[in-house]
Amino acid sequence: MNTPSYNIAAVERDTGLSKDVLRMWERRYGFPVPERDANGERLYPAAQVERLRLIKRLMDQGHRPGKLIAAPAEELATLAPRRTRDVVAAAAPATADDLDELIEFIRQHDAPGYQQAMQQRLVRQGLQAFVQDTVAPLTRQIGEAWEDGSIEVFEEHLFTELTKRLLRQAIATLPGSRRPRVLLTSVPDEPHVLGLLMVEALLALEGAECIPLGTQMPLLEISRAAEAHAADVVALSFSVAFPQRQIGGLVSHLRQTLAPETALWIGGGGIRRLAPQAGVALLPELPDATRALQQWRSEHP
Amino acid sequence: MNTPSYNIAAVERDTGLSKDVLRMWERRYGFPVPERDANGERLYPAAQVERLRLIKRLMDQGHRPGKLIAAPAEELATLAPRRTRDVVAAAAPATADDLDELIEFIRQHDAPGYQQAMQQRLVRQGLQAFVQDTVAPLTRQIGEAWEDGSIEVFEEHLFTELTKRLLRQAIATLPGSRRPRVLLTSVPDEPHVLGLLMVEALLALEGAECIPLGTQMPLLEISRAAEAHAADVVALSFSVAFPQRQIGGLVSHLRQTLAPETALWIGGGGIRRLAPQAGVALLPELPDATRALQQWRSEHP
DNA sequence: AGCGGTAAGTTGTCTAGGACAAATCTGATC
DNA sequence: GATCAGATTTGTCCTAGACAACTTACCGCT
Repeated sequence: MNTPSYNIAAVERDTGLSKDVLRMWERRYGFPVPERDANGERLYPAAQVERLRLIKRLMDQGHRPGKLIAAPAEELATLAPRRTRDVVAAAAPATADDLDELIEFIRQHDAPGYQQAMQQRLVRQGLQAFVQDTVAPLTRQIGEAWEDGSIEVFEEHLFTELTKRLLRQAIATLPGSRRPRVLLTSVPDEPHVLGLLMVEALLALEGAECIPLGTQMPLLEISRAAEAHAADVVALSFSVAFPQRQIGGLVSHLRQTLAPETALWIGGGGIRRLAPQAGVALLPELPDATRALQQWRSEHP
Repeated sequence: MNTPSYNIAAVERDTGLSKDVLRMWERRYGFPVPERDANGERLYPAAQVERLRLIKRLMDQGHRPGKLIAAPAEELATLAPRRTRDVVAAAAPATADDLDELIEFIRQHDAPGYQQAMQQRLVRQGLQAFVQDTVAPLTRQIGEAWEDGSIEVFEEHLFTELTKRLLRQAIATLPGSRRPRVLLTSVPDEPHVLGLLMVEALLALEGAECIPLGTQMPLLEISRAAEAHAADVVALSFSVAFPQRQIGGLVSHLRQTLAPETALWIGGGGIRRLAPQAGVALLPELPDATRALQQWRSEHP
């Protein structure tokens, strides 16, 4: 295992810190201090990139960069996750115990074992309970484990990939041909699809016609797609990782370009602090999706 | 349908043109010329964003920005795609005819029809032929249709999402427990997963143990995952859309951090012009994956 | 006429430091 | 203990210059 150097674009890719931020930190805090190549361009040693990744992860947990960068290396390693009030409140009611078994499969990198255990639960609980009582809390726990560093990035990726497959497989068996016609997608820079799949499963169970467009649709395309498919509802998902401040603007922007008769449903962990808007339904919890569906149907007989 | 304004970050998100490029074009070519808000920050009218999206698409087809920006609006609309020699050569042997029916379903936004037709083909052809003779050429044709503007972004998204589901469903039925253990993923900024799924299907058919990690794994995490899973092979996919110039550096970077006994296979439409590297297997076509697998097995009895 | 090599033009990305608004923390007051 | 104003922190935007990598155009040679 060698230690090659990263240019600033590579560091942005691998850490998620923008070039602007990397240069700003260097100017303000004196870290990172990359070397320079023959052209005076920054070259980051692998060790600094590694430290930046750690700092980024702790930042995502609520720590502030100024403190983190000042702290010595040993201190960073021992830093506990620092949750916001909202997250703590949401985390508390998780029915943890029997989910640990599932997480243990992921920690052991035992993909077949995980798939089999999940499949069993799906058959035993039925799709609705499986989504609400297994997949949703499990996803939350994985998120927490990722935050406190007890799970690796690639373990989280494996979990996501395997769980996606399970949900899609389950959804494929459902017909879904009644109104409303629901278009499911996410905005650019929001790649998380698990939440959308969970909602799709619940809606498809109620017979709704779901049109899954995957993630990261440009806003204008969402409007076009809604028109082309004559969608009754556009459902968007924002994960907790999505920059909170952008959501409000994005949503009102989309609401303006969307036909007024098309409903707009917004869900996911990212919307807890979002202010209500006219013409936009906020669905912070999974059961809200089922409720919104029933309400839509009662209003469109 | 209103016409709200976009700030520079929103334009970057929706067009894929970086902030640097947007400012540079304004400086050099005098387009776009956004308005300014009270703070002197750029505000792009929707019409300019629309034009930028068109220009970006034509650029992806090989046109040069200088000409496009100088051209009047009407001319842009009539501009034909301009392919490179490589792409033309690759496109020619596509067995087009009976695939048109499938594409027509997508154009009609008929998701159930498409799924049913594909399912039929899968059963009739068997998975291997289905992947090589249906999914692969179909993906190529969709890519071409996207290039010449005869298909909308959201139609391409729908195609991708539905096809992903089909392939994953098919893969789920395969056991796959023999060596080599193959870790499938892509690098950051490479979100295309269809190619990986096609390879996974072919490898799983041969009984190989596939570990799908989804897309966009940071390079360091790929090495860690390979170690944790004791992977024999790491398989990466680069789509045609991935910036060609970055691939060589990324791959040699990864080769350095990866254990020497771990094989590194690189595939996808993006690698056609890539120079060979020591310790890296290039698999430009799908059948190459099956071949590489057989070779690996003959070398590791 | 075709081929190879050099020159000129084009284009994206990097650099620097300055400015400011939004978010967060701190401390004082009710 | 709660609420509000002020101070601090932090990210993103701004301008403008430089240069390397790529493409195209041209010229001379076989």
